[in-house]
Amino acid sequence: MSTPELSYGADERPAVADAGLLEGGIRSAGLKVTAPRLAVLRALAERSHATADALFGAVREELPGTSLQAVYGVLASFTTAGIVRKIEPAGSPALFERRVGDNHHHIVCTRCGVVHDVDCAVGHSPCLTPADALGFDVRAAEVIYWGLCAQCQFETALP
Amino acid sequence: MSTPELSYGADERPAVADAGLLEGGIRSAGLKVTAPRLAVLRALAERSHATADALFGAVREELPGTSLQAVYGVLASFTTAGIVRKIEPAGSPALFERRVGDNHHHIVCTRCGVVHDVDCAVGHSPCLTPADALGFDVRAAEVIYWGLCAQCQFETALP
DNA sequence: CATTTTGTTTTGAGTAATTCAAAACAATTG
DNA sequence: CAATTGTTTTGAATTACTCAAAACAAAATG
Repeated sequence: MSTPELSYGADERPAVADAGLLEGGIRSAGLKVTAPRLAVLRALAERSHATADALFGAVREELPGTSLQAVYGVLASFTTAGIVRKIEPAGSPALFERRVGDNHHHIVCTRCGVVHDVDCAVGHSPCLTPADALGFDVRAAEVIYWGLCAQCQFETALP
Repeated sequence: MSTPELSYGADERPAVADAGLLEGGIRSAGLKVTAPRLAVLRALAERSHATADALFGAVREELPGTSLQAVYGVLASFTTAGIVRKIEPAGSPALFERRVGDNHHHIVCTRCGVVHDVDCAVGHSPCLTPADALGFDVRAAEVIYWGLCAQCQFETALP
């Protein structure tokens, strides 16, 4: 294995997400730019909410030698660095998303598990201040709406 | 309440939570009254938020033969029957609580993990309607506040 | 009160998602 | 380009939980 350039190769730059942008994002988060990191970020660019396992599946198509643990490691570093957000809805493996820094929430279908982003309800910071914070220094409020997506409403209404 | 005694024995009635009340709660949920169920409910009466494992620890002091799987089974039946609520904060095993039916929320310390109940902000049903439900039939909204509890604020402020 | 039915618990095994640790390796720094 | 620092691979372990069959107990029934 003698690849002088970054192992993804300068000439196999993806059409989808620009390598330079991805690279810049990683670098400016203070992280080293590596092939697995680029591959994970690229896979994440194509999915709004993905599990580590789904990303692993996508990544190994592009970079076959990548291990699942590497994907976990990449996601942990991205999450810590703040360029990826991790959500953990009850009953689901963790999901990762690129949309960060805007305090948005999620709506999850209890039947099929599909997840969508929802903006903060009622104008500004709804529920962001609990009735009584009990002395806590509150840093974040996480809201998950649970319900049936349109498709599942339709399917469960069938004879 | 002169209950005919059950397998736990009339003379080992707990001082803490009245056996008759616990029994009535289980029975009126449409479930059979068994010693493991009483023990779990009693353990839960003494803890506002407990993991299955913590309950198992408490239960086996009172009823040593009880298996962990039984505790999971009991909790699943209670949760389904609606007499216990299950919450699953990110990074923690599931927690169970007796307070049900009032749509309250939780505040969790990111440092020590302590959990407290918080009432619904802004009157009733706050945040229960997302900005855009995206066609979902929303059934529940779950809010978790994350922050540092008073004790952890104090401890992290030390030299 | 004995019996049957139904539901629960035990026992034992299995799984999914994630984490840990050491060695090999690759990206950036000097 | 060598040194340093950080990342990934490899392999194993762990946590929290679920599944299934057999044994058992509570409630319903005669």
